[in-house]
Amino acid sequence: MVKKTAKKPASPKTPSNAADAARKPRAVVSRLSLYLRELQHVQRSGDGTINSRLLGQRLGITAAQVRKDLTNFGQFGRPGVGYDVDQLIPAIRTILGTDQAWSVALVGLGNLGRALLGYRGFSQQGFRIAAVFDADARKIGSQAGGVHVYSLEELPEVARLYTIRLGVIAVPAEAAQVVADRLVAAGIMGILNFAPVSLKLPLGVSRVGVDLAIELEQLAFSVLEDQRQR
Amino acid sequence: MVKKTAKKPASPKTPSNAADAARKPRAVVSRLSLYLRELQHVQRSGDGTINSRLLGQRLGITAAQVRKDLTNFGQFGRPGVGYDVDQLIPAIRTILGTDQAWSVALVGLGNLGRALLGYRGFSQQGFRIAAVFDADARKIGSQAGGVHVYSLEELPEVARLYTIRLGVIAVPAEAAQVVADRLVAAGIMGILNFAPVSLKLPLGVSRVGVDLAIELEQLAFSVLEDQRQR
DNA sequence: TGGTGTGAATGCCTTCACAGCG
DNA sequence: CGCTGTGAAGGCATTCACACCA
Repeated sequence: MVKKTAKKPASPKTPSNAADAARKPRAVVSRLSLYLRELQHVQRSGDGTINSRLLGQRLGITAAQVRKDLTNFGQFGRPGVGYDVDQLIPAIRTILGTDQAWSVALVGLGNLGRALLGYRGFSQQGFRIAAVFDADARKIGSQAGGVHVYSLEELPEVARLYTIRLGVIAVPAEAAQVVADRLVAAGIMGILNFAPVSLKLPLGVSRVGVDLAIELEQLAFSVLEDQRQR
Repeated sequence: MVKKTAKKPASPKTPSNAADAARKPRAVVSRLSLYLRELQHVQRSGDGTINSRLLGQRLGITAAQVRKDLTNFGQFGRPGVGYDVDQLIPAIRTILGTDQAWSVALVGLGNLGRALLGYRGFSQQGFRIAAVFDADARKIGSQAGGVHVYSLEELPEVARLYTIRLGVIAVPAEAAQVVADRLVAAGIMGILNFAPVSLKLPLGVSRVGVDLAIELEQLAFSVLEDQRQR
């Protein structure tokens, strides 16, 4: 299987911390998620095998890119054939960490919060919203989408109870930083933030931000750029 | 103001189409949106001026990066002082194209669609959801969030009526490609897609995709990577 | 023949470092 | 003196091209 052993280029520049054997570029990992999604579609359509050219084509990515990305994590393909779909899917899930189930805390039961709560895609990828938190006393104690709604006071306790490691912030901008601080205090390891603010978080807590207005801005810019070009 | 005139490096590599004077790297533009958002916060907090170090710090970006990004589009700063907030904000809006108002068509009035419809951030940044479309006959003809709900049949007509250039897809995965095709047929120039599929679009139509499950996957990966590291 | 894995080359983005200006 | 604007250097990421394998 042509497994190369250690590379030791005696590099004059790389400091090469003893422990960083596995850190991988951001861009690669985000494409991994795309591959996974597309492979699941391929699987549903019944094909057992796919090659890098086809997979890339479906995503607007070059074949070489697909292969490079995958070989970052191992050898998954068979020369002359391609990649076995049923085998590559779990491999990517393992890399991403979604082979295990993740319990998630959702904070904010407004329009967006409810939408997220009802979103099927989460459970399909191994995420379970284990608890909802809201500041509104009228909502606390009720059920929403089969999940109990708690007061923020109860966060530390509930987080421990369900081994919650991820938090989703779907509250107004003004409240987002306070909520983030409480999530961190409750031991959460990563935050998905939908509020249009840049959170200040301590080292060791991961973040992903989604700003819906920004996505539209980017789209508007692309449209204009596209028009200029022709 | 040290305005350099034309650069003509007689570059041996760059083909340099006569018309591409203004194409800018993706990464830069997406940071521009972040700057804009942050500047609006600064403005609200009353400061009239900010420098690259501070602005970057709030976003986890280096000062040099901030300056380089901005000088891509002009000279906005004053040496020894910084950037004038009230002046930089409209400048960035002009670059992004959000100095003009954009009419948007929202397709899909499920949980997510309703959340988007009620989202204040859109109008604050110059986007107006002018019409909603859904396949469900019971919803058609009603109002939602002050906006009329149309059948998809009416898309071409309504799009023309309101000069709609952008479309937002918030329908189930199975329906997304069909909806995209209809949006394109109706003359839409850009699509913001929330369905977990990779759309096939003709050249000249811009796209931005947001997959909520993928965002969580990325977060999960970061958390694991972070744990490995220590 | 068809397709992977992979060094090497290329191109893009980020960081450095500093001249110059207010 | 503080901070911008900017060439130059450095570091990543993507693409090329081809050896090798089924």
